[in-house]
Amino acid sequence: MQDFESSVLEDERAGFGSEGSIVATMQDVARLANVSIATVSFTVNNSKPVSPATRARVEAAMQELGFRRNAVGRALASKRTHILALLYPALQHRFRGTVVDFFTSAASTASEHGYNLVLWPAGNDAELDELTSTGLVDGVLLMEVQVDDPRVDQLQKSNTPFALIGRTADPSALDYVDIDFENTVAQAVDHFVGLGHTSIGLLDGGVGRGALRGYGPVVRIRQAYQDEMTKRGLTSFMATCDENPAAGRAAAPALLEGAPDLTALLLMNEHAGPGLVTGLHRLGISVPEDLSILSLASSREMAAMTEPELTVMSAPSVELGRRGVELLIGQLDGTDDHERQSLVMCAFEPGKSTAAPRAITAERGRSAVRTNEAR
Amino acid sequence: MQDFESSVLEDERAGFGSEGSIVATMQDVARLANVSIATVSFTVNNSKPVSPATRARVEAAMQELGFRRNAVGRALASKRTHILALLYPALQHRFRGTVVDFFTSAASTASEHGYNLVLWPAGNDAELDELTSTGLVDGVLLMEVQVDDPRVDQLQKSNTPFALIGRTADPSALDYVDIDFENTVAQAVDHFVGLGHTSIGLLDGGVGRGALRGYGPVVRIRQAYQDEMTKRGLTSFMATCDENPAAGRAAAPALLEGAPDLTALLLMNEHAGPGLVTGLHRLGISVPEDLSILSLASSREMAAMTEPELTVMSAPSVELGRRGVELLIGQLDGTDDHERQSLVMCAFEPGKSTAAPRAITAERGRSAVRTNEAR
DNA sequence: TTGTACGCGTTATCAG
DNA sequence: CTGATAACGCGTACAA
Repeated sequence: MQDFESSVLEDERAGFGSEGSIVATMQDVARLANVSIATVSFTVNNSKPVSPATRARVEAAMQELGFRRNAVGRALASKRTHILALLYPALQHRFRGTVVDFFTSAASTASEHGYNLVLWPAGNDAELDELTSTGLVDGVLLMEVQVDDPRVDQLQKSNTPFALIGRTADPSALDYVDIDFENTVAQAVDHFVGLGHTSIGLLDGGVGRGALRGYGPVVRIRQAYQDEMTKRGLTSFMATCDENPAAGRAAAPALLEGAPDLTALLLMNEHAGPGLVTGLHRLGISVPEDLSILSLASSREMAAMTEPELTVMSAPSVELGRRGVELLIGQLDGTDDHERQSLVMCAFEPGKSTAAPRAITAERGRSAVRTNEAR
Repeated sequence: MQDFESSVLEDERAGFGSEGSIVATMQDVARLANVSIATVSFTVNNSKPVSPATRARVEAAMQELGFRRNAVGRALASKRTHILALLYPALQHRFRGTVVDFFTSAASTASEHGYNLVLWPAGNDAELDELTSTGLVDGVLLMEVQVDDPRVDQLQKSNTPFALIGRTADPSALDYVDIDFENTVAQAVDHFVGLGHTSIGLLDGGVGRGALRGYGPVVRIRQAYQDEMTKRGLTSFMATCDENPAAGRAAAPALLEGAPDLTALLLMNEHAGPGLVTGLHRLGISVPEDLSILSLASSREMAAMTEPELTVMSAPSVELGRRGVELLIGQLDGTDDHERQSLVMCAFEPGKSTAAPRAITAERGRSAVRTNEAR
């Protein structure tokens, strides 16, 4: 009976070659190599020493049959599917462009480690519940984490391994990777101060409503900004506008009215950027001569959309995706030798939107001031 | 022995409730409901009639134990994993923003139909080979399809169900959804002609190099554009520039030199848009007064990045993701009642970048010309 | 209508 | 070093 099935299988394979979806099993390999099915398993997984001779026979058989071990059988027996879930929320807007990088980076990294990544539309509790109870995934990657994220509790309860991209309010016991907002802001302010600025504001996209309430990045940027200002004895000025160019345009007058002497602005709202620059221009404010702008946690691609091109601290999306997955896999495979928590800096990418303030420029004369080539 | 294990299981559940990852099996449900494991399966899957009485008992037991059928066991027995692979290529640039919509739309649709979507970084043949031979996925969704795509042959050979987002040169035998470039261009040209334009050009991002060689959308847009021009007896003018704002800026002079009398431009290169407008402005050409621009297969979000906001035919990313997945699932589940091939229009979204050409405006006087509110 | 029993393709334990 | 063999959780003929 077994023999009959086997021969049928091999006939089909030899016959047409069109039945590629019918693949060889360990059973087939074992038979062809004249070994037990267990031995095949040992050589495939290197789970037990195998003599060079039999290993050679087995490998030859695998080669001939084009053997690939079946993922489902393996999962059932080993209780590990090698599938990771990427739990994503609504993402109405934030960092739309860089999200693709994040997705694909996470998927590639998973792939490099022999894992697969499934996109999990995180809706209600029920869906999260299914995620943790059907045994399809080994672990979960949580993105767009809120300061107080209910999903974290739920995952902890369900005893599912998970890692965060972002942080909750108290992430001390959790595995996460996040942007190092504190040092990013520090470097950004350094840049401005180095150019001679003392009046530095912050324009952000708000901490969010509804599903995005308590959006971590903005919360942390605000805090870091204020701390930095305080530390340096500078006055802080914060404003908020919606995440679109029109809102940015509208924000320009409000900004100048609220802080007339502003010479530098940290922008934590990439989508408002183009509109903001236009709006300022209309008011006779030119960038960077009258106002320097540094876009935070955005991308060079996005920064290039404005004229002049914005100087930017670009979000490390690829790195976050990579590290997040590796963190999770480390947890699953017991490779506990790496950091459970890590922060990644945004990279400073010079554009043409920052320069010394007019006062300084005038005072020292043009030649003394070296900036990012204000035109 | 079985009884012992079972009681241990139940003790743990009752004891702490912290072991959420240990879930009940059909075995457990069957025991609690005093039925056979098969009966549980029948009621869960509605695969065989079950008397109301026993159904009630089974459902009560499931409720009590919080039963969810194990995805892996099911997959092994049924030979269907209910996992779909989304095969994506390099995507260096094209439509970065809308890709997220596509990804998430595909994932959500899959989820609605009881399927899961795994991101498959399509590298070399070997990776594609693994995809088709490990039995992890039931079907494949191919995106960024090239006119002559080797992956299609490979998938056909391996006998794997698949659907395309996009089309090959001869897609007659394939299942696909794609943008209706022909009608999109027709509508775009209609819009221009309706405003009085007769000199209409096309600026695209090129058909690609390397992995993106023979990029379908541009190929089809070019063809459709030329056909449309011919049909209307208009002269065509085509140009190409790289996909970034700087290239768009640089393209402005070349454009005017190559076609000095141009009054309208179809833009199939969203990333060049902002730079193009700026570049034109520098040359004293204002949009839309001197040159109307209509951005094709882009997004409103992207269009809003320029000043003035571009009028756009927005890519139906969400719809493509949805239909692609449904097409594939239809194939898998044998619901052959829907179209195997379908085209989706881009939606016309008025911005402020198109108006009647100056000649017409002057001739008829301002009041006679109704456009999208040229400022 | 319900139960029995086998098979899906692997892993892992335990002998030899 | 290698081979039997028992799980793993579910679907499904076949039998009752």
